[in-house]
Amino acid sequence: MIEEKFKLDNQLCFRLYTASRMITQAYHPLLGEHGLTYPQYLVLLVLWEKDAQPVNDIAKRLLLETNTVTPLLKRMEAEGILTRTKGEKDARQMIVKLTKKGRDLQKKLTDVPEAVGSTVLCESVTPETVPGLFKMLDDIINQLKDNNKTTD
Amino acid sequence: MIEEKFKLDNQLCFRLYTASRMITQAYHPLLGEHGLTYPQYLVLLVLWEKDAQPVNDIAKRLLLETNTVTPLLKRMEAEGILTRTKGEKDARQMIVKLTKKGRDLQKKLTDVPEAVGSTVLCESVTPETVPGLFKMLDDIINQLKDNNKTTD
DNA sequence: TATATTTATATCGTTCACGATGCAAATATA
DNA sequence: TATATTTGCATCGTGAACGATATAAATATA
Repeated sequence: MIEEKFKLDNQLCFRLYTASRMITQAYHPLLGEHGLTYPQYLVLLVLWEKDAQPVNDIAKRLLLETNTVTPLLKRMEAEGILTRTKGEKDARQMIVKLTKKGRDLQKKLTDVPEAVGSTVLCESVTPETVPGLFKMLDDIINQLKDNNKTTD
Repeated sequence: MIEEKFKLDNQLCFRLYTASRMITQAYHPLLGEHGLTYPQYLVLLVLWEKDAQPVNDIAKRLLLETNTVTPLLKRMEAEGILTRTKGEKDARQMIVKLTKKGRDLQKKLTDVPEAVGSTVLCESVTPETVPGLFKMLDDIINQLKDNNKTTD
């Protein structure tokens, strides 16, 4: 007899992992139309909020490592979405700036948040319950963010 | 001025994506000790529940495609955790069976669910609130599972 | 029964994630 | 100021994810 703790249906992580993949898949056709992947879209969200950031700031904002972000940015640079230029004050930094194409993508993607948002709404996930869900996910993220650093 | 809908802090998907990655990272040192990755651990959970399943059943259970699962299973086969043998009734199927090593891993990993579970518990995520979180994630998954099929 | 379709799995190419490592610029310390 | 340390970024290798495509076996249809 399988123990309760090993049952797939009792795993929080499997649910998060699956839900994350499913929403990313929901973004896929909408972003793919404009030659973007979901992680690239996240980079755009960061740069639309604040343009001209060093790689490290972008990575920190997305809670990713630079070894994930650097190749991502290079691909986006190759697509003409952004530029990467050596920092003037600090020559180690690479400052990432949106091109006109990168800025213009915001208008083109204006319907995306709504479209994905509407597919997620259901019985238990409503404008009333989403803040509670956000709180739980934020708490998990903050808890583990610190924990993974100290125990690895 | 950036619109609310494009703010990173308003994105459900980014939270799910990050929370998923963070929990996977929490599993990493515990599983790595036994030469396992998190997706491989998921395969073990499936096979511990029911051994000797065709590739397709495992993939369906994990909501993954066979082109993700096949290489994963091959790596696990190379590690001696499981065997893959042609089905007798249906020669198209590959039946996946645990080896003794694969079965024995359950005892070795006995403390893992507890260890990870305890790192996740926090103010808003408690034994009382987890069922509600499960319900929301399950609803999102089910909603998108169907939606991604019909609209892609 | 011959042919078409479906099903189960595998192969290939691209893009993440991420640990490990390397390197040059900046900063701290001797 | 010379040396050590830290910081910012990049490179490399491995293992997922996943779209597209291929192939063989099973099933349905003509």
